[in-house]
Amino acid sequence: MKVTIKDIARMADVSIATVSKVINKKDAKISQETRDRIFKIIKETGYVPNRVASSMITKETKSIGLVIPNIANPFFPEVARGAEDKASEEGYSLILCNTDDDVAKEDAYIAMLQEKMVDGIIFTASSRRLKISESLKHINIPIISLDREIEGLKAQGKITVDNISGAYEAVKYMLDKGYTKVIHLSGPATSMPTKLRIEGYKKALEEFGYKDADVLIFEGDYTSESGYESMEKVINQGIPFDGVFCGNDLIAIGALKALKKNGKIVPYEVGVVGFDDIYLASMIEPELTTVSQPKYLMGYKTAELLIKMLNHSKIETHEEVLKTELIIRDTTK
Amino acid sequence: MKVTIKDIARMADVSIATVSKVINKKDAKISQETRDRIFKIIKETGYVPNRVASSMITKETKSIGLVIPNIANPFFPEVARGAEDKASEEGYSLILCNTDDDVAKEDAYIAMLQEKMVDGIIFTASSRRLKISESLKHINIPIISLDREIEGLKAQGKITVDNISGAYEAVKYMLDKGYTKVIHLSGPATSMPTKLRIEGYKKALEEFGYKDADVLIFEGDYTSESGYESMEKVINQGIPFDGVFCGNDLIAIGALKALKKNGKIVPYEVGVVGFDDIYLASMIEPELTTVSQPKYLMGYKTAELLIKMLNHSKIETHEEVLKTELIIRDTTK
DNA sequence: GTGAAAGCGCTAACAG
DNA sequence: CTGTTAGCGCTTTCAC
Repeated sequence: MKVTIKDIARMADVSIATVSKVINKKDAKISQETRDRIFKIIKETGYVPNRVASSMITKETKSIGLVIPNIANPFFPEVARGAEDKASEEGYSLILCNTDDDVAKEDAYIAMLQEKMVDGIIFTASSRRLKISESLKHINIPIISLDREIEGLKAQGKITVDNISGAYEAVKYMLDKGYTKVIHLSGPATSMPTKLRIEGYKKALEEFGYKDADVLIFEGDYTSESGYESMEKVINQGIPFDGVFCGNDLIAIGALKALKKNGKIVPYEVGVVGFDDIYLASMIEPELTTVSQPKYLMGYKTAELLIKMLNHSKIETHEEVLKTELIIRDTTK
Repeated sequence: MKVTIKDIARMADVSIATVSKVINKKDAKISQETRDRIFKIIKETGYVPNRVASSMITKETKSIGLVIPNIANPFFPEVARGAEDKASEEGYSLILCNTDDDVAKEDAYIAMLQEKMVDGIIFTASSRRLKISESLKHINIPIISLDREIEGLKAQGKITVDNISGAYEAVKYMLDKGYTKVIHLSGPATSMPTKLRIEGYKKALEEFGYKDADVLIFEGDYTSESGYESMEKVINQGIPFDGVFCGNDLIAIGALKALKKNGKIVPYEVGVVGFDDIYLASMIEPELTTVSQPKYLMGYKTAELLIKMLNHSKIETHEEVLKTELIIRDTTK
């Protein structure tokens, strides 16, 4: 039989109220003697306070839902780690939810998290989510959106990265370096980061006097297979290009494979730039020039913002746009 | 104000017991009419059952703790994904805990998980954990150890990989291929997988008639930096070798860098084999020959075993040893 | 300094 | 078919 606060109270010959106060450090007015006695018994019995019971009263579970597409996608582990670090610093724990970018799964997880009475949710919306769902609309716990914003969701906060300027800087750099025909291998056009990166790409081209006809975007998803296929297609169709700006590093890696297979020499004949700077980027050969996202920081900041809101119960909308950094390696001249 | 089961009962003009039955599908004997009425009101009000309250009675939280060293370590995301998939299939959720291989953090997380009344724990012990701690000894919820076993912990279950045969097969393959001086760049000698891989390495050497003096092990940790440094050291000391069996892929990647820097041609002058088959292994150049661990499956099986135990409340010890597979790529002849 | 009592939202007999 | 009742283990006034 599990030992409860009652048992401790009985054994220490005090009331359960006293034990409760001691456990929760609300023991300013409890004598040192009593305190010691209680702690001694707690240690002896191996008593573990039942936080489920206290949650009923305090109305907080000290749990946060982390809803992401897929922890096995190399972008997310660091994000998750950042979030978990901040959460645990503040006494919260994280519930991991993988949605596979599936709107139905997202809704199911959100419902589950609500039932489990999490104090808040960190949410990276599906790139397929076009509109906000009913379940999301009526949710009454704080949600911070991470990386991808959702049109229509009045998330109480938002941490994103400056995708436009990240893409812009990358393409500008390529153009500066003398690449003249820079194409873009993008992710799914429905997702917000994709849209923004496309915008940055266009902006740079425009600035260099290119016309709409020079804007060449090949949509895919954010996988290396997709990058490989897009690149093959471009080559096979004989489309002229000497620069490839990729929606993420995985696409870039796929593109690099296709380029190599087709005998195109990187970075001399073709320059390639990725996005994300997953740890892989510096381990492949040639090392990938890429736009680095502060992944750990994104997770950390998001958790920080959420917890801040939880503590101050402010309903103000907060947002922060983190900076990217162009990391120049060996796939560009 | 949040709507509770009481409100639903009042509005539907039934007792809360009836509502509870309907919510929990224990409504065999509730009239369809009543059921419909209740569901209608639930939908209208946006009522969300409070699982914290029901957990108090049912004594289960449908939560599982996942305690791993670091989700940002490329070995774990897939493991976590496997575990989360099985857990969510069965209606459980996973609480993510990163211990950084730090015994104190492990203990703190275990304590937290107990307080949160998780139904069970999936535990990958620190490679630094030499002995079982007090907190672990008295724990009374099911623990399954994943990947690394802990001496002294009577975990109720265990899912591991056959590290000995994995290492043995790899080294045997190298020897078969004509490499004659195979050294081993290992992880920390305190961790169980390290010990077992060393054992497999030795076994293969012995079988080929090598003496103790030919067993050359350089201990490091499981990072690419460690692999790089060990490899540099070996080269600088003029130790003769033509094969490098690495404790994991990260070590192998570091070793590959050092080899390249020193002008050693892989796989002709030196063969390299890794362990784990993280997705990176097939993306680097040359692609890494490595011992593949069924990472996703490990996570999935562990969750499966844990949940099975939870359902049958058997205290039998279960264990399963998963097979590795040697993936031959381009770093060996 | 300490305790009594009320109650968090829900489930599980058991009774009708 | 449905309701009554008795808690689950804990926190929090408020009284002493």
